[in-house]
Amino acid sequence: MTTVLIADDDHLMRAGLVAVLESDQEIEVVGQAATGREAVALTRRRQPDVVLMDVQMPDLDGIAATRELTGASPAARVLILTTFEEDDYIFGGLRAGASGFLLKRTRPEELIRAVHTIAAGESLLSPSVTRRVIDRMAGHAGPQIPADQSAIEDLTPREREVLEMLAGGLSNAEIAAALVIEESTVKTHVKRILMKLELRDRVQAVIFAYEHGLRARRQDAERR
Amino acid sequence: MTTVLIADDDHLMRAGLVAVLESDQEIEVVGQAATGREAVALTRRRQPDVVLMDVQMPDLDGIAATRELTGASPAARVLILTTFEEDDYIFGGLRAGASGFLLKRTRPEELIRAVHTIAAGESLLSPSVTRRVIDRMAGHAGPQIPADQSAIEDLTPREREVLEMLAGGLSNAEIAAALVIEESTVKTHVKRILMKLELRDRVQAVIFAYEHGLRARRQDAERR
DNA sequence: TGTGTCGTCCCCCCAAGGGGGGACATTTCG
DNA sequence: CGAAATGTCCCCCCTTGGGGGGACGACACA
Repeated sequence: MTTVLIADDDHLMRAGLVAVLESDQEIEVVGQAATGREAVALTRRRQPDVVLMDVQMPDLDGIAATRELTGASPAARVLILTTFEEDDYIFGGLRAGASGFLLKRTRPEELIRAVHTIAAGESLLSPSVTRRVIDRMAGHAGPQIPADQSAIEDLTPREREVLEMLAGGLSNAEIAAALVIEESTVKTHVKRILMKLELRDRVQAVIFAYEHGLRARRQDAERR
Repeated sequence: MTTVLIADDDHLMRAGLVAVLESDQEIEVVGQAATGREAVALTRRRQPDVVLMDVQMPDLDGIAATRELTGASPAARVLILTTFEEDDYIFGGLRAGASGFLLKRTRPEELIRAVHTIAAGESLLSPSVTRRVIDRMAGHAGPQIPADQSAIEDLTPREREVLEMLAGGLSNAEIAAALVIEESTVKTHVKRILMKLELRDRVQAVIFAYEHGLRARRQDAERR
């Protein structure tokens, strides 16, 4: 049995969703919310397998609610449901931790399948959304992944930290200053990073960091 | 009627695919290829709506074949079909211009639906693949729109070219070799790039390139 | 208690990169 | 036509970065 929570500010839409979902023997709607806050609160109490989340809602929109949910209870799997194919929604939602993104014009059977898919831990997007995501990826994702995500775990926490700063564009001296250690120590860390990841120089390390989604949390990484 | 071309080096697999696809009244298999080159050649002649492309093939793999196809005839829509969920395959394939990515363990009905979806101009990914794509996006889709795309246009075409290679991890010497010019010239270009973009060193240039979605088209950018 | 990992720091050396110029041929364009 | 932009190449000089070591204290784990 898959439990679902519905979050949508439109009564009719909620009724429709309930009707569709309950038509499937293996789905049970365990709660309904009309605002983002309600959705967050109810999810915490009911612990549904899947949250069907509308984007436009008063008080806290679906994206923000998703962010809260996935931050608080990572087990929650959110399927965002919306009328519009807005890029902001799509990328915002996915970055907020949503597992899927469906347009409301999706047919009932699709929706049911989607819920099961999400509940199973997989992800899914509407076809037209997929197109956009792929385009975006192709745009600024590098060529093939360096293939060895393995090596990243060889790095010690400190080394990872240095790698992130390095990927933020900082020089060895700047990293040293920021971490309050000697530059020679930074050089040692960099040396080991390059060795472990089998990279030639810091430039390739930056690329590696980007390709693997590592990113500096910088507010620095400034122009000169 | 949707026309499909099948590219797979495995006879049995081809037979299976044909059987499945032809079970649908609206799909017609108009060609079969056992190698990447064959796939490219046949696609050019038969002009199928959709190309079902295996990744592992002798002579020219599915990714490379897809790249050629989409480069030459942008109308071709490629659905990559593979047994493995390798990141290299997935991202390589999508960047090569594929419209979708399915695992071979997909059920027959799914495959048929997928072909129709692709033929309709939409895109689609296997659920587990979708997961990876989303993760990747979330990981390094930056704080959208870097806001200052301005300076990029100050670069001359040549400078842009050098910047891309630089962002591919190449050293000045390697860039010189690739462009068949002197290293001193490359240094001049790099110098001007840094000046125009107000960056300190090549590391920051790499970051700039990534943040602005510029990427090298290389096949090199190798480890040491 | 020893062995290992981690983080810190040091040395020397040399290659690579970047800053400051200048020069010259082609092409573009007003 | 003359000026500006572009791409090519050169010089000198100095800073940065990377490679090869070695060392030592803190802590964990067996």
